[in-house]
Amino acid sequence: MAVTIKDVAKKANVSISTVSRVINDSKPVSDEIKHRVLKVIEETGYTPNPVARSLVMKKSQLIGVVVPSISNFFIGEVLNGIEEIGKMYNYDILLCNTYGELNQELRYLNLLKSKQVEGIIFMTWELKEEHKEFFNKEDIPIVMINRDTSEFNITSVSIDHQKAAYEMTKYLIDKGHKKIALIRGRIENYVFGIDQYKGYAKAMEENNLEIDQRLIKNCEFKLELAYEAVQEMIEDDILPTAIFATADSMAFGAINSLIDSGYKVPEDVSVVGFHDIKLASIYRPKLTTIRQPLYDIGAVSIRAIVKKIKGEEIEENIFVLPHELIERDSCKSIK
Amino acid sequence: MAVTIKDVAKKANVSISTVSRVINDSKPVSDEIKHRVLKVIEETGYTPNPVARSLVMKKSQLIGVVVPSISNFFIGEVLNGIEEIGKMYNYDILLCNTYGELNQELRYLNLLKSKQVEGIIFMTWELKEEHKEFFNKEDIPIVMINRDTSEFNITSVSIDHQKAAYEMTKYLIDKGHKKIALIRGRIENYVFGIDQYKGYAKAMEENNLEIDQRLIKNCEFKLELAYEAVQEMIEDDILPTAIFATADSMAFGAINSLIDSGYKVPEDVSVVGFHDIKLASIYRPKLTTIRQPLYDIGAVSIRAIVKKIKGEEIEENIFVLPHELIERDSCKSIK
DNA sequence: TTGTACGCGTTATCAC
DNA sequence: GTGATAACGCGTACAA
Repeated sequence: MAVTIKDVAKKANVSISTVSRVINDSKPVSDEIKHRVLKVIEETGYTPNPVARSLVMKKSQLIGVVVPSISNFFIGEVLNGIEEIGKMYNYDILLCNTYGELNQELRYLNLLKSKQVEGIIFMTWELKEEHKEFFNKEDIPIVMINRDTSEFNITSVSIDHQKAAYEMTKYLIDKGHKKIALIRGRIENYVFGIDQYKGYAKAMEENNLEIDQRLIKNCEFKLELAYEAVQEMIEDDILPTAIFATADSMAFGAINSLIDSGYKVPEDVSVVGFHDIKLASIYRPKLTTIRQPLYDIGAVSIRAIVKKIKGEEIEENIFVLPHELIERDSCKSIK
Repeated sequence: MAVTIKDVAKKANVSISTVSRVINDSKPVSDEIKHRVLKVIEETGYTPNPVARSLVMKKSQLIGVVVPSISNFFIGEVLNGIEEIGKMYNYDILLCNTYGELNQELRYLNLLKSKQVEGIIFMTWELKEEHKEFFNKEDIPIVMINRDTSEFNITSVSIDHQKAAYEMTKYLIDKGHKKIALIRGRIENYVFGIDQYKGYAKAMEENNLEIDQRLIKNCEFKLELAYEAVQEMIEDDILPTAIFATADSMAFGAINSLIDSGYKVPEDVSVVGFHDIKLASIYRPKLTTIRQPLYDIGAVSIRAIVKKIKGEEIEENIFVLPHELIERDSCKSIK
């Protein structure tokens, strides 16, 4: 049986209140007694029971994190940040994996609430009305990662997708490309597909380049769909000189599609991605892409949660972190 | 303020014990009252406070999972299994990320204990004396993943590395390869490097093939080291016809090394891996490798933990799961 | 079948 | 500066 505060009190010949005071140094205790208690704690190896503490403090020191997949590099890296910084603030992470299924998400959200978590960091592929309903109903601190929450009152953290897409498109244009395909994820449900398209379109228009709608493909972030999308371009004989995929996975789908059809990257077609997953620097050719500060996204998220828990006002509701264009070998100049 | 069991009792005109009985159906309750209580619970949206429950039951319904990295496909996939099956048994996962640092690992192990977790699933790159000490001292259920625990009394789950290595080597030999390099991870600290070597050696010897020690490299599972190891082979002019890396990441290091030096895979050199990470089927050429049932490893681990928690005897202490040789495009026959 | 009362390990509010 | 004691929300002997 674990040693409790009572045991310590008895052994040190003091009251439990005194023991409580020295472990929390909530109130002054005479040096002599303090040392005596400390010694007993040392001897017995006593550690306060966090469950009992939670009960009276009404605090669990738990933060719920719900993600659509754990075995995903993007999410894993974000989790690293959440976990590490969370521990710094003495918070533990309760992990929930939803596979992106709405039912699971809703179930976990409610589960976490009943587990008395003090805050929730939420990631999903699709933000829906049902989510918003939950967030509005509960007054528990929430932070969303990489979702567009500008239309409603939820804190979010992400990069500036429009700017990033603009920069990447501009980069391709500067390399002499005029026919540039855009392979993107979903555009509905508050994802950043629209922003990315805007950035792409802005760069194209600024340079008087025509946007060929046949080269704009929605592939739901799936490698296979990107593969097929490029196959279609090949069949339709409208293969561009450059392909901009808004996720590295889709970029690899595109590259594989090209390779499998006998094309060379970047000699025949340039391909660039978005995310800079690990694979991006392992694959040959190494992928030119946009790097997001994944670890920092996690870190900023949990910091925002902690601030909210403490009741501190946070300066901004939408955190925008810096990105970076990583130039590697999958894009060539055709000027 | 959240609604408590007391509120429900009052509103339903019964005692709290009765309410407790209906939510746990621990003892018979008359149908009429049961329905009345259920209705009140429904109306008020009452959910039992798990913290209070934990306190009295001395159970947290929490399982600690400590891993050396989250942003790792292997681990992520195992976590999926742990998480999903855990939830099935009504257990939550407390996630700890150690970066493989001993201090962090020990700290988290103790932290988890004080958090009253009911069991711990432990993954580490290196199993050390300090770990074993902890495990021996505490009587909390422990399961280790992919570590060789045959020498001491800790439950573990993994595949049969020796057999898998044997099969893969045999596969290469059957393809006509005679000079086969082995790029492996660490061999000390109860990792499976030794078993893999044994499997490799057995296959070589059975076929009267000489083992060239210059072709056995320890690369600590690191892509970069494997890259260099192959560079060395090239410089020393001892390039074999096949390379067996005991981790896909190292296989990719080897392949990149080859490609960057002008060799073709598998035309000039065949390369096979171990793990079947996602990348293995994305990379070109697609990698021939050994697939481990990652999800199942997680699932079996947590099932073992749950059994231990319940005090049920588990049949075996070392769980060995089946593996599979996945034949793809990175190996060619040279017969 | 139902209700009363106690205890789980802590913190916080009082007195002293 | 220190010590009783009442909460916190729940499960469960025990009594009725």
